[in-house]
Amino acid sequence: MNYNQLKLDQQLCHRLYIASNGLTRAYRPLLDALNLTYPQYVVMMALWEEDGITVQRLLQKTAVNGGAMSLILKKMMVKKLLSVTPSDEDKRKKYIHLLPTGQQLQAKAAEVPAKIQCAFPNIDKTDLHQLITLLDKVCLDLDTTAEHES
Amino acid sequence: MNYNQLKLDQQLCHRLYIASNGLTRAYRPLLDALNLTYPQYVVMMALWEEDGITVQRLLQKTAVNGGAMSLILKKMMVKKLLSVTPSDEDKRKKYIHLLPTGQQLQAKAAEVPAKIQCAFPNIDKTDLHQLITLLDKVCLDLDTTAEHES
DNA sequence: GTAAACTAGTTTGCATGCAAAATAATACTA
DNA sequence: TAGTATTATTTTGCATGCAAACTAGTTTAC
Repeated sequence: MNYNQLKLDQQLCHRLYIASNGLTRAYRPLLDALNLTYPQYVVMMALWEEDGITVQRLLQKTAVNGGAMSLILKKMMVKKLLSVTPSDEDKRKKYIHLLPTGQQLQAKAAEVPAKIQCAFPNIDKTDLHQLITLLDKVCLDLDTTAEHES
Repeated sequence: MNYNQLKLDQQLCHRLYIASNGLTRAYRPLLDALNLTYPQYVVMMALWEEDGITVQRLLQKTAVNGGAMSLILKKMMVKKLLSVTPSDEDKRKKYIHLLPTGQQLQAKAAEVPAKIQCAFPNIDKTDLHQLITLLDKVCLDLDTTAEHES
């Protein structure tokens, strides 16, 4: 048997694995300068876009794992980037608010996207657009599959 | 300031993050049946393709982290999937060989790719091909950048 | 020929990703 | 309204990903 379907270089998942890990690794030196890890950076982007949201909404926007998010928020609270406040109407809910330190960080972070692009001279705007469109298709199927299971 | 470049839905990295994590998650139920984790599955694919290789070659092929690989190989040895043998000529090197259990697992694993494809009805062959081509471009730039740093 | 430089792998410590169980609070239902 | 199902978030335990330090063995250069 040849089992060609098991060849590594034919696996989309492996390409995604390599590209995703690699890209996150490429962010590291830039994010170190902001004293943020990659998931923390994602949380900040979500909050700069929409402040004062619940943990649940933050999970939706970032797609960060719920279990991991608890720890991440604690660490970000320690850094005075944000505050976590239980809701009055529904005590299960907690609202996340940016603190001044977190708001001010946005100006520094604004330089990150351009710096990252420099590391990818082979990827032009067309490629980028195509990639995002195709990845959205993958995500769409992932959501659909996940729905069936619940 | 609007900081449009910081919007989450414009970040390639975030799409990759979501797609990669999601796809790995989609593999989980299938790999559970083989008693493999995702990186372990990647190691097996590499060995089914090329048996008796060194740890270094395995790291190249799989792009699994070196530190993680040590633990992964230990666990796979316990499962009798493979053996790790120090080289005679160069005692630093170690060769990885499939054991019968590991070889036999290939037949079961052969069904995985088709099952995964079923979970992605929106992704046709053209999409898949384009995605892989584009992701290879990303990986190429990642390698180039990494070289500069070393 | 030996010290310095390099190579192959492992260990360490920290930060997630993940599923499942646990908490706590709210909504629904008979 | 007691009892149950549901929702929001946290905790737990395991498996990486990662950089950096470390170990052991090999190669270079002087």
